[in-house]
Parts: sequence; C-alpha cells; structure tokens
Amino acid sequence: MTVSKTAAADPARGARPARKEPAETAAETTPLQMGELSELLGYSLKRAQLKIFEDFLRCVAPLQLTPAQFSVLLLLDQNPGRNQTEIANTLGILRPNFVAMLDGLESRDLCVRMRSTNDRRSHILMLTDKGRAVLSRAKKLVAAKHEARLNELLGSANRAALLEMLATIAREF
Amino acid sequence: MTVSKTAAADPARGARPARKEPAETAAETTPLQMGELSELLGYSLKRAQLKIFEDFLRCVAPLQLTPAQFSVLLLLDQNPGRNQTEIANTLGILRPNFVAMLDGLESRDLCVRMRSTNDRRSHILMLTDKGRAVLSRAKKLVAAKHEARLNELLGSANRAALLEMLATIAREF
DNA sequence: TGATAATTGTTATCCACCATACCAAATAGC
DNA sequence: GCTATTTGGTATGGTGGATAACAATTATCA
Repeated sequence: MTVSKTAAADPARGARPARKEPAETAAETTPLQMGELSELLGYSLKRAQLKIFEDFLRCVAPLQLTPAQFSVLLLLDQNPGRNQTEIANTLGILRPNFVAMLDGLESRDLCVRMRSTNDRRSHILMLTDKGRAVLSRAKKLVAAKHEARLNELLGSANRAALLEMLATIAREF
Repeated sequence: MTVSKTAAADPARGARPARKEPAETAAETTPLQMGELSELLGYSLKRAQLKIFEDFLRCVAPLQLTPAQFSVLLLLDQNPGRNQTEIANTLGILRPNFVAMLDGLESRDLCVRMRSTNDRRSHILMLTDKGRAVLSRAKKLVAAKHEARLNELLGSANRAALLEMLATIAREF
C-alpha cells in the first residue's frame, strides 16, 4: 500500500487574492493524487491494455488490421480446417458476433468459408493466399515496431515474466 | 485480439427427459494451437484484464460497484474539492460520458455535485458519508478477496513487479 | 427406423462504452 | 466591452459483447 502520498498543500485555499502564476493555456491545477488507484491491478491492467492496443493499431495501420482480426488470422493459420465455432470459442468470441467479423475478413479476401463435406452444417475456415500474405506482413510489423518496443522498455527477461504472469492470471482466475 | 467472457454453456435448460449428464455437451475436438498468440502481449493483457474485472465484480457484488465506479469513489476520496473535468480527465473518461456515470452515483447518494462559489460553471465533487462508508467496505472486500488472491497466486514480489511493469507501459507507450 | 435432442451458422436485438459535435452559462484575456 | 475559452450537459453514432430464436443438419436412442 506504500503509495507516494506527497502531501500537496492546496496552494489556493486561504489566499484568495489573485495569485495566478504564468498559466500556459489550460487552467493549470495541481495534479490529482492517484493514491490507492495505482495499487489496483485491474486499473493498471486496463490502462496498459489500452495503450498496447493503440500502439498495435498504429504499427499495423498500413494493413488495416485490428487486434481481434489479427488474432483470427493467426489462429486460422495455425489451425487450418477448423470451423467457426471452434475458432470463435478459442478466442472467446461468441458465435453470433463472429459472423460479422468473418464477413469482413472474407469480403477482403483474407479468408474463406467452405462447407464441410462430412458435416454440412459447419463452415471450414481457411486463409487465402492474400490472407497469408497479409498475416506475414502484419507479423513483421508487430515484431519490428510493436514487440520490439516492449523489449526495449522492459527487457527481454521482464517481458517474458510479464507474459507468464498474465497467462497465469488468465488461466487461474 | 478478442476476449469476451461468456462461455458458460448452460448445462440443462429446455430438456425435461434428457439424460445427458456425464457427457460434456460440446462435441469434443482436439484443442487448437494458440501458437504465436500466447506471445502477443495485447492478447494476454486483454484476457487477464477481463478475468480480473470479472473477479472484481464478484468480490464487490454485494456493494453493486463496477471497477469504474470504484475508481471514481477512490479518486474522490483522495481528491476532495475537484470538479468533474479534473476527475474525468484523470481517469481517462470523457466528460460527456462522465455525466451519466455521476448521475448514477449521485442518485445512489454516494457523492454530490456542488456548485463552486468562485467558479459557478464547475461542479465540486464530494463523497457523501454513505459514499465513504461504501468505499470503505469496498476496499476491504477488494483487499480481502480480490488482491489477496493475487498475492496467493503470484507472490507479493511478483505482484509488485507486475504492477510496476504495467505502470511503465501505461506511462511510456 | 423414427422421434427427439443437440449442434452450426445466422439474424435480430439489447446494452455498455467510447467518441464527436454542439450548446448555454460562466469566466478569462485583452 | 468584446471575444475566446472553459464547464457541464445533451444528442448521437459507432463498436463490442450478450441473449433469444430459427432453419438446416446431425446425433441419440427407444
């Protein structure tokens, strides 16, 4: 619980008479105390996740891929011949919501739905050549710009430790 | 990436004479290869964040507080006398979206908006007695059930290291 | 074999968040 | 005094997640 509680004395309290220091543009106020907020794992997790997603989007912007779409392409590449339900479940996407997502990828010719021969209910999903090419380029961008920055910031060992802890949380909680 | 929490396949609902107990309802298939997905920080971050939020909601369920609401109460407690813009900005909430959120908290008598005397545009936010009481109880629940589980799972040192890395990412990225 | 249950992809909704544009009242700057 | 800025607020649109329901198909089993 040791959070820096720098006792910031409120500068404007009793001293009312104008004492407006050189304020730049925005009304300058004393920064707020985050307090116990910085000890809340959920809060830190969410803020970090938002930053990471933003950076991911920037890095892979030329390919117009969202993190979710990228994860689908990755999974299709490593698991050819699976159907929608299997892919969606693995990624934690609900089947109804996966439909529009696939429509988007398929309309961009990144993957295709094929009716299965042995079970005519299901759609076998496969990457197209273009899908594989886009995925390949995306991987390079992510590795070079996105993940590289992490290693630079945390160090390889810490980055690995971070991933491991996150995986533990996702698995055990 | 993805992430959603649902999943919970309802075990028995519409079937009256159904005798399908031991068999898992879903057709069993070989588990999919996560592959490089498990190396993607964004993916692991999001999945962990969802789990943490779920657990937070469960732990603090008797108080009916969301993570976002809890963070607002925490911030108000440590920063009395601030206005909506300051609180919202600090939490990364856009002012328009903060209005309804405050309406909710105020209607539950957890905080109040007071017109500032020196700037009649702004609303000074303050916790009510009830707000402080709820916050206090929430803190205890979170510490006892939620964060305690983390320490048990990761260990105190690792938990601290995790928080530090997340803060670094949120700050530097 | 035939009736019934379960699964698959899909549509239609609903809700929670997030983001932008815009507005009136109040204040700050000049 | 006139203009620009700030503040809280409304309206609105977009995106994701969640549930119910459905037709076609397959599995189950009496």
